[in-house]
Amino acid sequence: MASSDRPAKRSKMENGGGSSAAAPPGPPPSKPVHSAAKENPYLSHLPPEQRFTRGDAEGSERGAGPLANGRSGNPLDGFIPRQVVGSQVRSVMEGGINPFSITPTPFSKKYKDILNKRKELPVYAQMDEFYEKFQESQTMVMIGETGSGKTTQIPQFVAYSDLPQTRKVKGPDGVLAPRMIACTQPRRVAAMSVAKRVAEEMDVSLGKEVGYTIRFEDATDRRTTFLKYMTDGMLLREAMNDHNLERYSCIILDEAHERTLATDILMGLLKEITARRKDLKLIVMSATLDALKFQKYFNDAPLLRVPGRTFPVETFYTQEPEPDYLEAAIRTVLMIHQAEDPGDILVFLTGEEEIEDACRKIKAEADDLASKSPDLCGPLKVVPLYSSLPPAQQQRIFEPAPAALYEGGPPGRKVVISTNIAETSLTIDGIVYVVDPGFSKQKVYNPRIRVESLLVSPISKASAQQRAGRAGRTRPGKCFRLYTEKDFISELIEQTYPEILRSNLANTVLELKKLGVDNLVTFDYMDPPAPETIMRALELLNYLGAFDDEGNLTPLGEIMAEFPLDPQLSKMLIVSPEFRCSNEILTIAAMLSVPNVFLRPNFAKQQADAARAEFAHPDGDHLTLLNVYHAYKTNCPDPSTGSNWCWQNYLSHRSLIQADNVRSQLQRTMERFDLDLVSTDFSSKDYYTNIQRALTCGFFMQVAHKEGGSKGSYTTIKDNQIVSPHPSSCLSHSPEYLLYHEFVLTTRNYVRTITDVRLEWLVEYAPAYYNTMNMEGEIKRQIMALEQRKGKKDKKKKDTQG
DNA sequence: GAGCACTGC
Repeated sequence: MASSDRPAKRSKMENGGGSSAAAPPGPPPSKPVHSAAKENPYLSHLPPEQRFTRGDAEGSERGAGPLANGRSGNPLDGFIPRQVVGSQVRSVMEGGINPFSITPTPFSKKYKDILNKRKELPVYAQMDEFYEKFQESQTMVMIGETGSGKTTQIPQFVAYSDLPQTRKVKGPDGVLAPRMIACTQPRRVAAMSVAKRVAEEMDVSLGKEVGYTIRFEDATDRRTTFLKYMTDGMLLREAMNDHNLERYSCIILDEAHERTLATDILMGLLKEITARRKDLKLIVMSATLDALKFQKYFNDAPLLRVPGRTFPVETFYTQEPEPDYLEAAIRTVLMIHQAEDPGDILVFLTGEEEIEDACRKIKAEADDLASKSPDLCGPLKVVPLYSSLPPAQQQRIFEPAPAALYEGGPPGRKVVISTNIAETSLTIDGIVYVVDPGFSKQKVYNPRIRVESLLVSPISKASAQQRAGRAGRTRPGKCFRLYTEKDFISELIEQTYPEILRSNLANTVLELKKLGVDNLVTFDYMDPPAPETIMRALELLNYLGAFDDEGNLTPLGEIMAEFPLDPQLSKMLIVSPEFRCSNEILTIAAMLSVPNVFLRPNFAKQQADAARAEFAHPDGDHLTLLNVYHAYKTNCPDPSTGSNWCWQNYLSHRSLIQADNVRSQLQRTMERFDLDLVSTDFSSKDYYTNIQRALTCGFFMQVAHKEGGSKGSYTTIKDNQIVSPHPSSCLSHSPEYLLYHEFVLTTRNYVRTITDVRLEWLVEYAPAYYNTMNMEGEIKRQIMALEQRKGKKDKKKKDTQG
């Protein structure tokens, strides 16, 4: 839509997360700082033997369970579809002995109580229908609306049909282990919490029979886990080293309608794998009506539709388009507060700044109303919600609405002003009114200038419906859309474009190759990305040396794919031992992978800037990040007590803990490939330049050249975009060439997180890119001059030697 | 002289 009669909001564009800058409080310790985070904090609740998958132990074969009729010694026998019917399963569920526990155990009282609740779920009523479709075909599609119970129940239904824990098979690694059922989730918290719930429902222990795997945490047991919840990205990682996903007998892709990059790749991949492996079952679960598209994609797989369990939501539209959605949203909240029955309000806005602004305005207006007419208007509690908010403040959304100001007075009300985070990731009970202006920030990728940015855009119909549904979780609700019904019908697109169409695919293309996909263009994508996007990715990967000229993965590319990083970062990390700075590059890569570590609260901008200046390195922001990390490790040896120091230095403790975690993970990957962890002596004049050289090896395509005339103006190499160094940068001078980590489109074109580099390095480490054939203008002349000088020097050297 | 929508490895 965006056209004529939609409110035109100034386009705000912003690049993906990143960091910016700040003078070292003394030099960093010359001894490399290794990660102190030996203990994973996520795992502290589990005994040590449960924290990681065991790889070597021998399991014991157990007797067949009640449904495993006539299984023989043939390992494949267990995977031939058996005719399990609901009545059989229900009788086992109701029985006395838990067929899933490692040692036969009677069901607990709690199990029976939970079972009675499970029977009320809509999906339970369709168990027979599920088995019918599940058994008739290798792949099936399911639509389960909110509250249907699909995420918790379907994997259990599958478990009953196979009782795979009774059927241990020797894997490729020689370990006797059950074939697993995997259920993927787009988000970590979901994978974790659903696994916990399902372990309770099945009356087994979390991390034993039922587990979960997410980044930084594997709560599964190689010998006993048969049902595993995991993030979609994690399954994709596993597929990189096991192209057939041999450890699994059934894979359930949940929340497929969200169309995350990982889900999309998995769908294409699983379509291929199921064709090769007839014993692998696939269930694709979606919450929307878009299921027909899924069904068609999976060769007309049978479809099961399960209703949700929510309350009706009445929708209202505006008569005329709203010229200013922010103002309209504020007005609507105040109107609801004055005229509607008690019940909390949820408002969707696009970003932090807008939300804080709206909170202030609503608070002021509501306080005014309550003081002027205390008989009509109760107190209003306004709560902001967005992801960068500290967790303690995020918790405020669960606080109850305020009480009436006096006994018998009008009741109080809570209003949550949120980003899209409340659309999928967080559910707030008790919301009765939703205010939907119809916008969100969305990622867009422009392959022409190779820039990903965030743009305020109209949402889709599916998204609008999801938002409305947030009003009907506990009782009937109302949704106020701040656009006309006509616009809803004719201007909003049906579904948000899947992520694969809106992203830079450099990483994805590398992953696909590693996954064994030969032809990236003919791969069966549900929605094929623009060929130009793939070409851009191939070009980058070829220049980085990950792909050869035939488009095949090189040995370097193989290793690059193993790092959970963008290819530029993994490249610089892999070459860093050659420059004797891998300890430092590890730190920089980790710091670049987490949200900005520098805090700059509105009430203390100057103090924050002064604090950052204490860490600043004159040659650039990458080195500044290194200083910050070293200072953090020196001053906060124990992460649990570091928050005070961080706060005093205007640093985000959360980001630093995260960086430390990422650093350890990257270090483990380095060690796995025998990449040396080394540092140049800090007193050496090469200490910093070695780091800059390694940076150059990864980021030579992200370099800007100083414009001849105006001071502080740069042009990007190749794309000739005019850019300015981001004001947050601590680079103290204007070098001829600067390397940037990200290109940010906001009020102007900015390059953020920048470092001084020399043309000699660019030419030396990226000769295929920086040569006179490939470049033009000023840069070409400079390269020629450089080569001439070098030629002369070499000749002189030769002459003196000769 | 500015601003992290949201996930994931």
